[in-house]
Amino acid sequence: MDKVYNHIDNDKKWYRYWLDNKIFSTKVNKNKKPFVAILPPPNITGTLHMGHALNAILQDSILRFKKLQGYNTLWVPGLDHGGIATQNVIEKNLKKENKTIYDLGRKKFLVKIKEWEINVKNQILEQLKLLGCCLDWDRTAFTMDTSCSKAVKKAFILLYNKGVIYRGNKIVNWCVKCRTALSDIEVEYETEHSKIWYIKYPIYNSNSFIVVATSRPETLFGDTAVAVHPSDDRYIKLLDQIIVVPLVNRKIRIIADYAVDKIFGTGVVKVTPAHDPIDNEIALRHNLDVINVINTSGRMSNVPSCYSNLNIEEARDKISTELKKNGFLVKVDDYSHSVKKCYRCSTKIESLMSEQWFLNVKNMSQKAIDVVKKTHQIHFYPKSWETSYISWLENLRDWCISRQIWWGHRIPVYYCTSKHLTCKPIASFNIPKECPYCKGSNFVQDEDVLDTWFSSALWPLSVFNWGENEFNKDLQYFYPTSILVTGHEIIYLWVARMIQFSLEFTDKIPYKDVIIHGIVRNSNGKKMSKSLGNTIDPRQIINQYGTDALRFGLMKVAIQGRDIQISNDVFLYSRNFINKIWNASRFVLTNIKNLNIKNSKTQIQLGELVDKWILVEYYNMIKKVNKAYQDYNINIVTRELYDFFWYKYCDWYIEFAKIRLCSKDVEKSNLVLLIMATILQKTLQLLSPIIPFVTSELLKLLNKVGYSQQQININIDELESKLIIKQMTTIVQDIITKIRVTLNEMHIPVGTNIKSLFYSNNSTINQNIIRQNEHYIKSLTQIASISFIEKIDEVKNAVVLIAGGCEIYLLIDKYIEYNKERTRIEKELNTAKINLKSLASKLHNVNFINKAPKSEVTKVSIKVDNLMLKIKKLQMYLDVLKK
RNA sequence: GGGCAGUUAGCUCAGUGGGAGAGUGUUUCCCCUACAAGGAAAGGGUCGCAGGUUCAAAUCCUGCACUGCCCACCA
Repeated sequence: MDKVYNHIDNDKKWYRYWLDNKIFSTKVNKNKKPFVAILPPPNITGTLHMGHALNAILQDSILRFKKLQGYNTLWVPGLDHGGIATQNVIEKNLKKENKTIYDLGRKKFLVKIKEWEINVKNQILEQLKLLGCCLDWDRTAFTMDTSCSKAVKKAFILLYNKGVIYRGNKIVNWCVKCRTALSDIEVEYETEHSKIWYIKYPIYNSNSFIVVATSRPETLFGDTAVAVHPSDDRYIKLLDQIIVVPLVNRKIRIIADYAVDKIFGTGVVKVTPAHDPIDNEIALRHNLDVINVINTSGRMSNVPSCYSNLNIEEARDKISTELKKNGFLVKVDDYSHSVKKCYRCSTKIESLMSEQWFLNVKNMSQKAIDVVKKTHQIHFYPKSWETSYISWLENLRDWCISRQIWWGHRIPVYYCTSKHLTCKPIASFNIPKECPYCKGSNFVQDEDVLDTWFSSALWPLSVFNWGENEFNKDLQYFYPTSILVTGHEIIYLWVARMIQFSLEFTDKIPYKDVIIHGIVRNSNGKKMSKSLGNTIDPRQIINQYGTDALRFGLMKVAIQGRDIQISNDVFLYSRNFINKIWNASRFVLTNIKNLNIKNSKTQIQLGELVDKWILVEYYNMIKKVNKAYQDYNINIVTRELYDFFWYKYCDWYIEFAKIRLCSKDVEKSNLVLLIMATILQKTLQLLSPIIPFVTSELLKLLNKVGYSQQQININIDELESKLIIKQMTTIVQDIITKIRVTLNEMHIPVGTNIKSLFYSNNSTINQNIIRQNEHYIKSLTQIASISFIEKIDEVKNAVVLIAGGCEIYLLIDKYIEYNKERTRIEKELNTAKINLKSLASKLHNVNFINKAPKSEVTKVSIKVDNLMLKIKKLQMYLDVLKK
């Protein structure tokens, strides 16, 4: 075995082994319970970054753990076509060649995007393999696959025929760069420092005027009213008066509406129904005209010719100048407000009227709320996200599902070309043969594609072929799935919609537990994202430190639901830990050949305090780790395993073992070996879901030296039942008896919290005794949380009966002993003129006395919580010294 | 405006009522047969601020400040 763990060869070797042996492929097995996850399909916009890696590794660890627990685990891989996002990437690339997608045309463009798709897909799949993901590759899916396409069409047709999908001319968010409509959640807000214009609107047939404050003067051509608050005394007398829009002299009315804020600006709003959602609502309430003045290119249209075709900024400047020139402008103030931006290209969003497809989500939302809020079929981890999820669903408007782009699922709607008045659009899997209204036979398909999130919402269904056959075996067995692991950024975009669709189409929830992890940020705290171009490629870390180190590091910092900042330290930390594991195993493996397993049963009785201690710690660690896995707190798993393995197992148990293995008592050294190997093996198993590569190799080597799975299991049981349950409980019972006697002597009633004794004014307690023991009790409170006894549950139960005094009594005993021992040993060392510091580091050197440095003995500082072991260690130095 | 996180060592962060911690960096010593990717130590902290509850608060409560995120509004 190498001195340093070689991750590069080992990673490759094991993943190949898993692939060759089809370890990850899962079939329906009615005798086993399934545990299923579906990989949130990464967009094919580019390769995977740390955020994806975190997401994938979390799932991988959970699934591998569930597999250890005996579940029939399935993890379905897949990719998302990414709609606008991917189209944007291609457009950007084309721009480098000075081309646009329109130069190519729809067909050639789709060919181009297909090339891109294949290239990126392969890279992403390779990356997932590099990360060690236990994905069932035979099931790899893509959101543009036929099975997915069938699901999309099926869902659309069902919803269309139900009447919840409809086509309408409504105000939508329009990205002038992507040239498509967007849904409400695809819009981001950004603060912009701008101006606010105060404009005079003359009252018709009068010399007076009303002043309107607006941040968008260019839309005044589209004004069809001016609104005030119904209870605004300043303006209420003007209600229903006619006023004149400046520059165009159109006559409009003053209306009253509760949407107006009296305090804001002048308390008067110009109403532009075509270009503002709120104004649009006002218009609906008051039956106002709608005048479009901005077109889909973001330019002025339907306006006086000198403004026509100007972009927004140009129009704004010109109007500002004109208003000033004509005396309509009162003032212009600085003003900052938030503006809508496209979530994919950050271009300013225009609100405008457009003919689009919408989905009425009211019914679905209610069901999706109920499964979380009322029936608790779905749980969020952490739970705090449930509130946001519910409140979002409660305030949902209809979902605009059509997009004016080329990359995506074409809307399965056909129009009869005869354009007969009675003809209606037909939703259908294929081109209809005959129009049911006019018997015509020529059709054109709707040009638009569906929002990419429409197919995403169907993802858990489409990967199990719901579109083709909703009663297939896979769907019956694997669905609903077990967990969904994702970042909080897509709870609304994706999670909520999957739940809505799943309930709509199957009456089942799509998954039981939603595990939300944080967003990975770089060291500046900025979000890592492909569009920002500040991503770290996990491949770089894998090369440097290995996959296991990447995995362990990410798991360590991934606290449920909290954003994380990545720094190199954490990978270094992990790499070192893995090397530590490697070397500790190396030590065990080289010694274990001497183990004589046949006699193990008798040996167990020979355990010393160290053995009992490590077994208690070990037993306790297993419990904590299992619980943490169960709660999906993987960061706690890593912490517990790290602390146990390094600080307890390596620093203490193995260090002791070195000396004890020299013992001529074969029985005793056999016991040490047995315990050492048992703990190692079980710890490796618990680590294996997180760092599968190194642990697989080490477990294999352990098996090779004859330390097989079956023997281990028996031995673990033996050790746990005999040592922990029997020996430890007898020890503990002794202590408890002792405490009871002592408490009795002190006239302290059983059930009192001994920690509070000194401070409380409890009159039933003999204060004299307390005072006599003041020093005693005070020192107890100082060292109250020693790990030795406190961490055994059996003991804890017993402790609870007599309240908090138990562990303290034990400690005081040892504390006094410790102080005595320490003084004695320090004295002896002092006379021997040995430098204890260097001594400590020379523990294993038989000849160290000859090499002992000349320097004076320095103060020995010892942590209290390890004091028992420290004493032992010091005693050992002494023993060696005396020889 | 509403909601949710966070504020602990130089840096990155753990820590759910009693001992202030880890990694990293700094300083000192050590290649001793598992590990120098290691070991033994040292230094470094009014645990954001102010109140409150408690014998006891980094931890629970209230308020405030700052940072970040989400939602709504922004004429």
